[in-house]
Amino acid sequence: MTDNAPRKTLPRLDESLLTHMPPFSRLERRQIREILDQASSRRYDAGVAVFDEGAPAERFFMLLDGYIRVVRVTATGEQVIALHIPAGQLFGIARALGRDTYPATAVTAAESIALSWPMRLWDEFVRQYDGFATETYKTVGQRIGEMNTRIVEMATQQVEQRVANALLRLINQTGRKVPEGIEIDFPITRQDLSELTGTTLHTVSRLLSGWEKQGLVKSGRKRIVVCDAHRLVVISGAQLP
Amino acid sequence: MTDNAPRKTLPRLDESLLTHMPPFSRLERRQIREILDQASSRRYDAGVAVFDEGAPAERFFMLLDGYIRVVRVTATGEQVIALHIPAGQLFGIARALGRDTYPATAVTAAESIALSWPMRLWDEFVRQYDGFATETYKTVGQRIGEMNTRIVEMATQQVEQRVANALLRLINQTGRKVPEGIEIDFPITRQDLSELTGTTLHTVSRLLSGWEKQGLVKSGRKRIVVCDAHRLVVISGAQLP
DNA sequence: GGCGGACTTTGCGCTGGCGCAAACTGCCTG
DNA sequence: CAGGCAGTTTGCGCCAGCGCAAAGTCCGCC
Repeated sequence: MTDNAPRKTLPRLDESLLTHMPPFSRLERRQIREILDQASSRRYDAGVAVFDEGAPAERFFMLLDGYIRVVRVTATGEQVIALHIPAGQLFGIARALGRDTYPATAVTAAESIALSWPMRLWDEFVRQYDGFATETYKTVGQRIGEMNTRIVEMATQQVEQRVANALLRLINQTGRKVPEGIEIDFPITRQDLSELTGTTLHTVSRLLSGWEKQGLVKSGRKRIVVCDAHRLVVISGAQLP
Repeated sequence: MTDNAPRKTLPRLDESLLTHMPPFSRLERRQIREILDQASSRRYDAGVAVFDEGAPAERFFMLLDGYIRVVRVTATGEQVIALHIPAGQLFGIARALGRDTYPATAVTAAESIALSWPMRLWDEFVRQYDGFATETYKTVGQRIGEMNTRIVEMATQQVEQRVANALLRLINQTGRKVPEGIEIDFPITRQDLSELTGTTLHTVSRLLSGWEKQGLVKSGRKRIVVCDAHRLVVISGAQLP
């Protein structure tokens, strides 16, 4: 395990990085070594674009640490956040969707580290590595499900319910236990939440203030802790059986 | 080419049915024959469910004729139309998304004919038939793109713009030239349009009435003709370069 | 330590579009 | 051809949530 092979960007990557990531979990150590040897690793500051909507999809990525926000920008310049990606998932996998440009912009929501490979290796990975394709399409399926849910929510729910749902989804996917409750694990502003729910930062601010008075959440600058998820579920309008 | 093999449902299917459908277009006649021999063919009346959300995904389908509406139902019973599928596309391809249940309900928007295969053949098709996987994922990619656009629209646009966009999308995908303009090729009610755009049938009705007075559209019972797509584009808020 | 910018809060007035209700119209069925 | 139903139109009143505005708060940087 000594580091005698020169690496472009970082010391030789350790196999354990990938062994527990679903797309690679069924592979042998030797295969993971091959995969890592072809990867580039890079650190990104919070709030920078990893790639831009419409750009040629030259690489695909695996997020090792941090969070990615997938963003689309409208013709009039407004932003909409399509979804958040937690560590351990592939992203920028345009090829899996039969595209050769990225369909949206990927921005880091917090400081992040990602591996990437040239897109030409995609077909090879799919062919050679057992379970890679299957797991990838599971990810795609989940994201489709999530987008679908967003559409249904936007079409049928009130703003208050949508914001509650967005918070619940965030703590489910990216929540971290803290003494007061569950905290969203990356910096998130009122503006961000409004872009997730299709409303304005003013309305989000009012809702959060209200909930804070009732002890449902605690929030500070770029920081939100959900204290009483159960009551939030009630607000979100989920049906109880 | 004589019909001497007994078929369960219909006379022996002709190869020409599939030769021009993208997922199969790169295949040899012999392969298409194999595929057809494993298919069941069935006709559906308008408005019936081909499969239901959450049901085990036992078969996948190719729509030969007609239109499919992909629908989700909320806990409170409201319907939301996720997208429309025109003839020539695969649907019910849960397996391509790593799922074993259907993620939404498929309802025929008009009288339709579809082939179907047991889902266990999916992996075989992907493995054996060149281009099948690629074309399938292109379809998935397109649908993701469409859903994404819907989310962005719902988040940023006014009802009037959303309805205009929905109409434009419909005539693009499923439009048919008629003397007065372009008609949506299947029966569609105000209610349907409202479920597509996340509003109420009342509002849709008012908008269509208004547009009809201005000569933008002509509409009757379950029938909509767009006469002046260009002005509709302006209403939809698309940016002109 | 103080300045500036980023983020947040709050008030106020207005309006788009929803809810409700009632009437109308064309199509299908018996 | 007479209902009756499914789909559509239209009017009216109301309110959730947006736009605008202004002030307050926190953080990082010089």
